Amino acid sequence: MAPVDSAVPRTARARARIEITAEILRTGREHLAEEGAAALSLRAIARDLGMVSSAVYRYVPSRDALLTLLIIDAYNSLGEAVESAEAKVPRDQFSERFFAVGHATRSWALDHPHEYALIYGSPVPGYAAPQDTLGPATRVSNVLLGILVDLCLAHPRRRYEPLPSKVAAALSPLRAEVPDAIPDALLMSGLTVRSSMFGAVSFELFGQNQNVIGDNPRGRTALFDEQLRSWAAQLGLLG
Amino acid sequence: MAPVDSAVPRTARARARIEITAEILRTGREHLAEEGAAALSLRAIARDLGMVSSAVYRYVPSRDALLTLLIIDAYNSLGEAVESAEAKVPRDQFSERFFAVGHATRSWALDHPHEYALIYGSPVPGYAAPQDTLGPATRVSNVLLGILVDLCLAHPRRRYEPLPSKVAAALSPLRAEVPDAIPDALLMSGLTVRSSMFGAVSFELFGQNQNVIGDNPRGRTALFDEQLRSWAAQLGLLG
DNA sequence: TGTACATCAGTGAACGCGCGTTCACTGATGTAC
DNA sequence: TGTACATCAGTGAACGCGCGTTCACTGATGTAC
Repeated sequence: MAPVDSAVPRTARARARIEITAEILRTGREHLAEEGAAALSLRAIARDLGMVSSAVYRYVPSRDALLTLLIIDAYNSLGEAVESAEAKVPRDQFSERFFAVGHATRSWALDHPHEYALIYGSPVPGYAAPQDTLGPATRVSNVLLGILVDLCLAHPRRRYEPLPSKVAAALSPLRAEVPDAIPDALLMSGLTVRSSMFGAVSFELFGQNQNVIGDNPRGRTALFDEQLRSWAAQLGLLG
Repeated sequence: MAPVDSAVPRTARARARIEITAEILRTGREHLAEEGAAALSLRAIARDLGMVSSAVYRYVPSRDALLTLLIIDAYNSLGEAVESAEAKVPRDQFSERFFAVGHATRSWALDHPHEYALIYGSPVPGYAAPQDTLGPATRVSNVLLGILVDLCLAHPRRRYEPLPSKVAAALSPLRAEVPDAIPDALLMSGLTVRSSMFGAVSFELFGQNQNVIGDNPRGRTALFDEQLRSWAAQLGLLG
């Protein structure tokens, strides 16, 4: 029996298939970056690749399927950026790890505004995200949770106020996925900080800060840093 | 000279013009509510009103112009909801005024998800918001600022940390619009709370809380309440 | 009050556009004997 | 190694859709004398 490596196909056809699928995705990403999700069209991608529009259907079953692939792609791209930035910080520097997450998130968003809008903006009309997107979507949250877990392990005697029971009940789906080490109140703070951080990035990206905050990129970064500090304090990462 | 009231036109034509323009807007709002901004089309509106598509152009110069009207409309609808809710609370109950703003914002968003997405979601591709939208867009912010101003007048001796100079500089456009009574640090907190609140509403509305927070509406409201409390504390409204 | 003219709402046809998707086909690549 | 058949990538035409916008037109409404 010859050694078979199914990940490295040897026929020309199979190799071409992988390459062309990748090119379709790459071109889709480019169109997304330049025009946004609404303008994404299989015909335009085919044109760019010098194919006839129907040929794309050999690789991608429909426009919606392509959109799903690009959404997963975007979540993974952001997730990777955040994970690798956070991994560079020594494990015991909790606030620095959190800042790394914040900076990586914001930088990625500024670099990929349409991809950011695709995953954190208004849902695409008529499009229902399938299960496949759920995993990649949680990568950033998982990194944040990791910091909170390590915080709890490092400070096992910290006291947290209990949450009102209705609130604790509302948290149950998350609770089921998360180590018991994290108390409800900290989980709650983490959720708030998460949506606050993405809210700040969305406001900056979607133009809600016009006439409010100056255009100077350094100033904007400084302002976001200030917000990160207040969230780090809220999470108890600074002491 | 007969008394002339330009707001109440007397010719049948002028009256019809106002009514039909209103009907076009109303139908546009309905389509927005049902299908979202991307699906908004002048032809569909004309169909709904039993007109021929070209007739709409007697009332609205283009699709983009209609979109602008609807955006202004949405900002005003939210602004009105928030203003009237906040106005019902006694002036000296700062935290209650803030809670009223939060609840009104969230309720309006849940009741008008597509209109919310139109103004706080991803920018509509190829559409540049004209100046006309800027005024209505600030109504919620102005209510929040009003609370902060009253807070400062009520507690003139509270001390706030000065902000790093870069951050203070980034705030200058807002600073120019706002009473000197509000210190930079409080302005900064207000900004953070504003984007945090909209971030939380967007996350809820855009599905980022799937598998994180339960579906029970009461639970979700309780959780948002909890967040409002933490923001009120952050603004110093509770003491 | 009556007439002549100007204004303007609404019609219907048309232009030109791009889209997603299907289908019968060709020719090249891969596989089994 | 060579042949016969199966697989599959890519073609080109077509279907059917909806859109924004323009334009010459008609007939009703409004206005000035």
